[in-house]
Amino acid sequence: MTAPLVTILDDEPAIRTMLSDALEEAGFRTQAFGRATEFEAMLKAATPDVCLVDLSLPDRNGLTLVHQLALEQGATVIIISGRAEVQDRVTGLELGADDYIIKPFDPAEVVARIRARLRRGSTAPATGETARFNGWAAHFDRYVLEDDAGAETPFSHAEGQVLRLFLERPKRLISRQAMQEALGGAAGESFDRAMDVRISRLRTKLREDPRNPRLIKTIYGAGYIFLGEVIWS
Amino acid sequence: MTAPLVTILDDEPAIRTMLSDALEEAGFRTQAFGRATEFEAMLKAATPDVCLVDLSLPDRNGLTLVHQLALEQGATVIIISGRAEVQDRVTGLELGADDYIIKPFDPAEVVARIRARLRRGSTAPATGETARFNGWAAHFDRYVLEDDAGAETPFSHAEGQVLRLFLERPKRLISRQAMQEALGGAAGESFDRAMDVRISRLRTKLREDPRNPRLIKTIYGAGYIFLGEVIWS
DNA sequence: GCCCAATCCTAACGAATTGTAACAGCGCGT
DNA sequence: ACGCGCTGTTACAATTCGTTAGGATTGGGC
Repeated sequence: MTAPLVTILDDEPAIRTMLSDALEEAGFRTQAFGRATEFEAMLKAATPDVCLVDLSLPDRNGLTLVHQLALEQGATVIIISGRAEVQDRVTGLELGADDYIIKPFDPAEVVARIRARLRRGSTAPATGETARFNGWAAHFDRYVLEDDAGAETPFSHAEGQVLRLFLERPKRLISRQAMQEALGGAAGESFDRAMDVRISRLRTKLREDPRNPRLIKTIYGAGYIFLGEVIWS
Repeated sequence: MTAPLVTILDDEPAIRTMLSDALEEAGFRTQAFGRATEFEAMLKAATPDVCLVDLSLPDRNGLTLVHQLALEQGATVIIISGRAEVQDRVTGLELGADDYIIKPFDPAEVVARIRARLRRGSTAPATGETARFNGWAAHFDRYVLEDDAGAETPFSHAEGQVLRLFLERPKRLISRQAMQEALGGAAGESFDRAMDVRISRLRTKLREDPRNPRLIKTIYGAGYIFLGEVIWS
């Protein structure tokens, strides 16, 4: 029962990251593409549950692609477009799109609309993920951290956000700024220690040695890095 | 194969005629109502393929109705609303609506969106009168909760509403706002703690450990999530 | 090595949020 | 009228989590 896969096809990188961040936070798996050709290459390997498609693509007419997806693949297709005319929406929907969202949009609404589509399909509800790493198992559905002896420690929502961020990007530097944006959103400045405190609390629950943290390393002046062998299931 | 039946529920006569005209021109059968009570009387006789519902009704909280339609009847529900806030849309979709259209709208787009829904076909999530989950059986016809040893505990109507809401949407976050509105409560004011009390009483009957609830989890600042393997019969 | 400023950690505090016991009002059956 | 169960309200306890503040650590300059 893995998380549903949502693919994003948009030529603007900013939109791609905004969507994938919001969707992954909501518990979906995501893949983002900037060109239709790359996107089509992926289609041969995987079958996404939902496709988000921007109509203004550099290398293909978006509507043609939507039509193919909807009719030949039977995929759930949601158009994201800057064009606001009613006629555009009507043709998009008639060509097989399941929904039509206009830019600028709120990521929360996109998530809600995707869920509304998936609800009708047969696929199981979104959540239910577990990540295992270095003797630990993080159960994000139950908000529980389990050690190798089976003892369970609950973690809060805020701690879970940080933990999820680490587990999704292991062995990569995560800058403070990126973390702030991924979580609270409010671009707090340097006198905002909330992030430090969250990490501190998470370290305590992971029984890290303050002198020698093995999982969450601080990179002085840059950010944090999570060192763990993560397996999602 | 007769034409699909679309029902319209809106208190403004002008909107009702505009929608029915456009829909009948597009080949649908329509029935329009100005009050929720009349609408519900019709539901006992016929089963519409799509329900268009305005949220601002004179005699009922529209969202409560949407929730009943979507989950208990399995109908395809499209909300039509003058409220344009993103949060309103997210809540509406969370509560089971299939689409959310904002006034003022173009009838052609409504037709296109209805067609997009009908294309997918609508299968009801099939909820019955008994739900089994994690050693419990909830009998909604008898208002009784049965544990795995067969011992029975009665639950009240208010408790049943909350329990049903959880059992219909397991493993998904249910925001406080969504819950208040689904249960017909007035718009959630901050001094309205009735929801907390209901959940507290439900947790007691489910013999939850207050320190470590296994079925009904609180997500601080967000809402609740029900973690159970639910099977309706 | 030694000093210093920048950066980071974390205990402690407090505001916001949530849990729940106790109370009160209501409806209903007797 | 009386009792009883249901349900919302109130009041206070518990929890979460951001902020503060002081101490510890880091890295560069000497």
